[in-house]
Amino acid sequence: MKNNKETKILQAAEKVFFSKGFFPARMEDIADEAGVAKGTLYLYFKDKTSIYVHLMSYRLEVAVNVLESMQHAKTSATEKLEKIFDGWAHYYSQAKGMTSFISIENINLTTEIMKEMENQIKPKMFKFIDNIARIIKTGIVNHEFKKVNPQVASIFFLNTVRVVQVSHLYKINVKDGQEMIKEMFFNGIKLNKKESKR
Amino acid sequence: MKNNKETKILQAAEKVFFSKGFFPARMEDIADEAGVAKGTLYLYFKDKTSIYVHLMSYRLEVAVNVLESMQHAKTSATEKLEKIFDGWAHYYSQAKGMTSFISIENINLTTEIMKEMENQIKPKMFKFIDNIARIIKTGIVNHEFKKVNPQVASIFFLNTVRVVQVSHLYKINVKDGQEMIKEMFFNGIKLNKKESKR
Amino acid sequence: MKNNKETKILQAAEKVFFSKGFFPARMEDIADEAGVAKGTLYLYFKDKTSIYVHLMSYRLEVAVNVLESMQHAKTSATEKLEKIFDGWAHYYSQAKGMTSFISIENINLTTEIMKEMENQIKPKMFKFIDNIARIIKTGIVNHEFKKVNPQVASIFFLNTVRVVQVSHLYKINVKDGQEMIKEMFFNGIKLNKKESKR
Amino acid sequence: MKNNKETKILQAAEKVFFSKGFFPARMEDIADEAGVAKGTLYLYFKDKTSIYVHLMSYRLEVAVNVLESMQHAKTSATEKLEKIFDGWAHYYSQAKGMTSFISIENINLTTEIMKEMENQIKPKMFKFIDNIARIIKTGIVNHEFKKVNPQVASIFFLNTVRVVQVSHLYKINVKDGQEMIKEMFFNGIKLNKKESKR
DNA sequence: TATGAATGAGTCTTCATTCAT
DNA sequence: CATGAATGAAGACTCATTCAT
Repeated sequence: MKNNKETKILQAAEKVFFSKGFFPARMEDIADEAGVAKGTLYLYFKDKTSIYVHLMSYRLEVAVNVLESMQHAKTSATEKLEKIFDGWAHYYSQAKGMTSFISIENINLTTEIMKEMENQIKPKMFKFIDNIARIIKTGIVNHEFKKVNPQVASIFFLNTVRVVQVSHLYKINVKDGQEMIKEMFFNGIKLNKKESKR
Repeated sequence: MKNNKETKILQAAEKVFFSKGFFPARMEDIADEAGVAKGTLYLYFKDKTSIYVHLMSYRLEVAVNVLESMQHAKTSATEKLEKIFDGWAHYYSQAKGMTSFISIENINLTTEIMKEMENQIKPKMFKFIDNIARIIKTGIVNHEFKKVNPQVASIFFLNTVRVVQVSHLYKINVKDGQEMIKEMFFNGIKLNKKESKR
Repeated sequence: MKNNKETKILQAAEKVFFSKGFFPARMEDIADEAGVAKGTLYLYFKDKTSIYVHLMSYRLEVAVNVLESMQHAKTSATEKLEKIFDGWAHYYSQAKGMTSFISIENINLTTEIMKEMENQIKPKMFKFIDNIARIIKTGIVNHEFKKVNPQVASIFFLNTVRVVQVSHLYKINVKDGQEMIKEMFFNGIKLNKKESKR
Repeated sequence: MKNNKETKILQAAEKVFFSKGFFPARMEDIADEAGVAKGTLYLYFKDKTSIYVHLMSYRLEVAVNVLESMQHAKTSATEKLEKIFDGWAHYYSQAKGMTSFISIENINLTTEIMKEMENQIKPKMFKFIDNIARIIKTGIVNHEFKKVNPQVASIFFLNTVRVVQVSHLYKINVKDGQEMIKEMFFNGIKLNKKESKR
């Protein structure tokens, strides 16, 4: 994000898209939030969709960067995933209005306007997923994880983060809930015969 | 669904909402799909939101009915969840356009228009989740499952179903993917020390 | 009004047009009020405008009949006008919603739809006014009234009736108000020099 | 009327509402007449009703201002009322399409949409009527007028202005008609016994 | 005749986008 | 670069009218 105003707009857009969702969000809302005029938005972005796409891109890039910087850490795969999990859960927790802003299913929007988005976002989403998958793969190699399909497990992992947020709606204690959910992700819900004898 | 035309409209709406999502879906699209005039929609439903709400309600009711009819089956909790999982995964697989039509996060839409929806859908969603939770509770009692929070596990379970759909986008072999995902749900991804020696 | 159902519809229409006015009144309102189906209205009247026109016509005819039957009464012109005044004031008093249903200015509606109405109603309105004018003329001949233009005085008279209704809005005591207004009509508001010495 | 475009819109609206009436007037008509795009109307006014209300308000305010500026003139009450009468009769004469745009009975519209209007317009209407009533009161004090109820007389006066307009429909010579009508208002139509001996 | 479900033309209103300043 | 007034395409919704039963 070279430009300062561009950043301001993206931040405003993030806030607005978070609280209203893509369609109900109006360009004027974003402009107001950014403290610029409506017309200014069009100096930095082609259209509404473009803002959304750039925002997604930016967030995914940041996420990918974080993931890549973690790859070489000496922590275990489990620890890495836990750290990612906590970070994302925190990020999601701000998104009161719209669950899963950068969420996997947005990838699938097929509206006329959205099609172009797909081309921009999908590849980054895949890259993002692949980065998680790489950690999982390492975990498998290191005998931390079972021999699961890393990509499927990656998607599974990302979806799990969303459970935290949805759980909020149930007024489940956040900290506890989050730990429970992580636990379920790593260990499943099935009672291991051996465990049962503990 | 007493009325035949009402059914036709709801089916058309389901198709349209599935493929476009709520906002981009136009009343005319639904009318065309249903083979009726625009005005006819308003003979059966108050407005666009109402169609959506009724559709959600209907699907949730069906789902809850299915769940309730399963409660007394003699199958294990695991078998029950697997069956539900497969059923839902199949249903979702039709929803090419919009992931998670009846999905937990829709609960959280806060648009002006959506507020009334919340009152209609949220309770049914909760009922739905509670039905899953009851199965999980049985599973805990029967020593099939760990002592997890049944509601959190229920939400976790429902989210897992969505993973199947998202995986499609990765062109992952459906049957395989689905089984993998179920396996992950029940057993987690963590390698059990004892297992590792198998 | 030959037909019984036609009468029922016209009565219903009168009530509805009275309370809502022409444009906001819906055909369904009239049908409901008449206790018939919407389609039935079209068996008796060409369209909404037609109902209105027939209603106006009917009321004007009744009014003209009343006036004509009064022409030969031996009462003074003043007494006649007073009687008419009271009768109309009473009729108007029912029209809470729409002032002056059969009112002189409706004659002037120029909406596309209304044009045909003009041809039907205007002549009757004129006939109605002429009947009042004739009474006034008699009054002039009998030295009850000044040598005013009878038609202008007729219109003036009709408008005066409306003052009663408008006065209601001022919470002016109806009986008193009505008498005051009549008094003003007949005697004006100017203090006669001779009178002042009484 | 600060804004220039707002003025243009109100003027256009006045013309359109005059010629068509409130309901048949389309927003597009007003936009076309004002030489702006439909959307522009909504930059200055909330909705169609709002335009109408503002227009009424504006006209009533102008009228009240005129009346208030006249209060302290040294002319007699009769002269004042005549001047007002002539002014209004002139204004009305432009309103070919809709009689009595700012007319007392509009006060009574009860349509759903109109309710808010009532709150805005009614008080101003009352103020307007009270201003006329004040002149009449002065006339009574000065022994120009009889001891009539000033408010009733005020309403009576305003309605009288409308008679001029309606008389046009009778192709009555305007100037003459107007004088006749004023004469009738001030002196009534009843022949004074003393007068009769003239 | 009577019905009322169905139609679709007609309107208001919103909002992304443009462009003169 | 920035503005925000202006635009007009698009879409939800209403309701007079029709017509199969």
